[in-house]
Amino acid sequence: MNNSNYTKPTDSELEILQILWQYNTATVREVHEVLAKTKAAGYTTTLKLMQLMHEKKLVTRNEEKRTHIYTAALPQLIAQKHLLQKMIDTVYAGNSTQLVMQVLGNHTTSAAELQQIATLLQSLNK
Amino acid sequence: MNNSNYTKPTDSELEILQILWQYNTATVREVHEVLAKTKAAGYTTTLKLMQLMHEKKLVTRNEEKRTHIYTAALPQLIAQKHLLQKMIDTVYAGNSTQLVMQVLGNHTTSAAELQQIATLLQSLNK
DNA sequence: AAGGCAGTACGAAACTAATCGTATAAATAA
DNA sequence: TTATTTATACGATTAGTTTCGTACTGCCTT
Repeated sequence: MNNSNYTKPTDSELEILQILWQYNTATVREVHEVLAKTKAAGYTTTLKLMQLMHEKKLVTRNEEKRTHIYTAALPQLIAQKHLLQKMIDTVYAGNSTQLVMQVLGNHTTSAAELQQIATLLQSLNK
Repeated sequence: MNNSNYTKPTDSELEILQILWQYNTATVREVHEVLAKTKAAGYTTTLKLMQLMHEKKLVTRNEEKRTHIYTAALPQLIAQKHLLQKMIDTVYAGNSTQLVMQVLGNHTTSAAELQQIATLLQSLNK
């Protein structure tokens, strides 16, 4: 796509990134608490994952204090673009319109959001 | 989501499924030829992958003739639904509208397709 | 019929991902 | 100050994925 060095996150890594994107910064403990709400996993498992993500440069961390503070190094937008493209290529055979139709059909969308999309559509059609 | 037993295909498996969805049925040789156009891989590697997919019931095969004929057992629509949902959950934090806007913004869409989407939008807004 | 080609089956190796136990050290509480 | 709690680091294990070599068998060609 371009020259950005993108390493595809695993599913577990995405779960962690998701939390970091939401919280902006978080400690291992904080990430783990959030994860623990939906899945069973030991604390050291989360720790190890985040350490590996640090090696892979998927996250950065501030090590000044004893408790490290983590931040996502991979911007959410970049991850979205890559994963979306891959999805369109491999499960929609390149047909992005079909994807759009399916999302709109399967999810309830508020009137305001529909309006937002309609406006975008309008501008594209010029 | 429901009672359908869905086993998430790996990336390699998706590449193969993609071909089977397109061709409807194909032999290992045929799948391999297509794959070989974009990536280097030995014939027995493709064979083994398809054998494993058969064990996992991701594909079915007709064994009457010596050369087996494969068919995708996982319907494209089911794969799309699962993967799309996962994507919305983990990289769009549940915000499917954002995904739609991004797809429309990043891909060129024909006037006819835009019209199709606009019509769907109209019907949803009632 | 013999030789070679094309197919499947299978085992093993090389990698990668995920999980967790244990060691160790810093911070805090008693 | 001693004991407890809370961190990180790291090694080992397990499970899953991908890759490919080799063996075997059926089928064509000469």
